[in-house]
Amino acid sequence: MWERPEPPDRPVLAPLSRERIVRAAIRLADADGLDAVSLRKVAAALDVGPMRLYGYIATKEELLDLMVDAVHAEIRPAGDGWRAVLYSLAEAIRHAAHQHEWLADLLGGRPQLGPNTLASGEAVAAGMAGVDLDTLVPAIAAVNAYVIGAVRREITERRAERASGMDQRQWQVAFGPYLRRAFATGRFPTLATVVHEGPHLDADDTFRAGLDYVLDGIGARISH
Amino acid sequence: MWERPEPPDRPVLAPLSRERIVRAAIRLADADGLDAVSLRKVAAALDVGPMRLYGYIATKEELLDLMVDAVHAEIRPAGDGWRAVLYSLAEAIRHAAHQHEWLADLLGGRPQLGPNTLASGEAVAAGMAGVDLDTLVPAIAAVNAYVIGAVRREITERRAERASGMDQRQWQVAFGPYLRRAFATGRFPTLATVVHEGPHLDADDTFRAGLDYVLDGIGARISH
DNA sequence: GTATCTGTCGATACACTGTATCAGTTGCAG
DNA sequence: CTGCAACTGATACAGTGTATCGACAGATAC
Repeated sequence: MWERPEPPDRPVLAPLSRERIVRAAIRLADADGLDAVSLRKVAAALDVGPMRLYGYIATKEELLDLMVDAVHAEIRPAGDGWRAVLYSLAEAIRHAAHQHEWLADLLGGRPQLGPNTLASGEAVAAGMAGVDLDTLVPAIAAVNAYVIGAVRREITERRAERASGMDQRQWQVAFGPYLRRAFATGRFPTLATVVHEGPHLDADDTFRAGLDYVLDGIGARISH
Repeated sequence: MWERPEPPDRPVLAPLSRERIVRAAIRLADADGLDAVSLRKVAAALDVGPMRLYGYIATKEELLDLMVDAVHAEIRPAGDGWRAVLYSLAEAIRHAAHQHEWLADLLGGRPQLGPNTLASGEAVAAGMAGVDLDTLVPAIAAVNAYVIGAVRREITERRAERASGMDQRQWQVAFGPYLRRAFATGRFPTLATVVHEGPHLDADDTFRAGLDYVLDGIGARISH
């Protein structure tokens, strides 16, 4: 016994919570993308063994769900009238995806029923009071679908641009030759003229133009 | 020399090609989902060592890109007039996603510039001849975005239903208690009435309702 | 016909993943 | 003070994508 040393000052085992875990995971994902979120890395960021996390989450997918729901805390659409509310919803989701690009990879990929997600759904539904339910339900679904797809593509494009040099149109240098060759085959004549002569909208304009289409269509139904 | 055996009948080394690899990968993904697509499994399906594939693809992501482009071979929108073409595009993508559910996980997640994808783009652009380019470009983008999001959510729902028992509304049994408790807190009053009293559209109706909104919005701009 | 070169192939290895298992320690109930 | 139950975290496992590199095939040069 005299030889046996006292137990080393056990590091004050870090107090854990679902929230702390999720925050750490989000920090990692913001910094280095979704691939950087592994249970081991999250645990390491919290000075904890990997298996410790399983007391708080059952599986990695659950952690991802929690991350998505956490971000939904900042998605609180507001405004007067159905159109303003839906517009606000769309912009809020897009804004969140700009700050957390990994959100684009997760949106729509799993059923979302967390409290924050429900709360933003509640805000939308409440803000659209007065609209006929038979119109409201598919309208919300349509806006959600559009936003998911639009944000996904926008973030994808942003990543591609970033990957091929910092410059915004460096992208054209990377894929330009390939596309030029593809167009030179003559198999895509219409596409070629569209690309050459069509408008070059930036991300903001593209997103809003599409959103306007959706809202206009909904508006036509509402005022029938 | 007499002791040295002849070389064993070397198995007629399977002729390989990008196409065969992609087909094998698609077969795996169709059967057991995207997670079942690993380079080792694809190689095994072709009776080949894993490293052999690297002569044909540089990375796994490239393989996934090739899979997406291969499916686009069947997406050839057609019809008379811009509306029919866009409708056909949307339905074709959705149809493809029904046969290859993994497509929902990949759509919009990477830049798509493969020959088949370009060809379906060409078909859309060609079918919409006559529409002003400043309207056409964002219109195609909007429909694409909507379809990506809508298909994603539809497939996600389908998987969730399948995971919680085969029954279509068994889902309500699985999540019902949780939702009932959530609604019982009184924090989501509007959402609760929407869920209870709102319409219960099936997947087809939901998809088409949203698509109609988008197309109506585009139509308003075109005929302005 | 022999020797050298070239390129392809695939066994092995590496770093990493999510998660099951379970011995051992801890703190608590009696 | 003892016995128990819960929790922790080291270890292990099966799997991943891909780098490396020895060995062997076919082509080329003499």
